[in-house]
Amino acid sequence: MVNFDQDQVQKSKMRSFLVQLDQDDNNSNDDNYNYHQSEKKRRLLPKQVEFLEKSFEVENKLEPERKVQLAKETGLQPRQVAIWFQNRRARCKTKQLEKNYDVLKASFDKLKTQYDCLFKENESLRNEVNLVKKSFIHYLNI
DNA sequence: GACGTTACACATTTTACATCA
DNA sequence: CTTGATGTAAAATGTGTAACG
Repeated sequence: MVNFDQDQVQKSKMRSFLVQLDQDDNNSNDDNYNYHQSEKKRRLLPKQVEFLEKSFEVENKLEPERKVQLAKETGLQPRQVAIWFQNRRARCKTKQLEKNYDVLKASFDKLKTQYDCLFKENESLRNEVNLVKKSFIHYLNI
């Protein structure tokens, strides 16, 4: 777990970094996106996300070396890179889970309709048998 | 074996942003 | 057009734990 003082240091570094970032390019991009971000939290720049995303495609885990490298390339704190990867893995996992659920449900539904079909068939066959039985009994009684 | 350390998974909180009445 | 309510995705935090020296 992270040492408290270090964390504080990181936070203030982070803030000044964002302020600087804001000053650097608070014109050049998607008006909506990052023009709120000084002195507060974040929302990574599209460029940064793109970078991380590509790297994630290659390998969804982070060796320390690559973390530092990515941090340099994106201008983020290494810690932010690590967190981004953690969250990204989590997103990936839930997405995969949803996919698995969908295929499972699809095969369940298929099986269920087969079952229903067989159930009905069985029912009508039983009815048929009963009819035959009845008429046979009737025949015997006469 | 008990201890610190590190990295992670997972749950949860906090925030930015979109949508809409 | 604006404004507040509400929802959602993403960044960050917190907690527990496994691996390692």
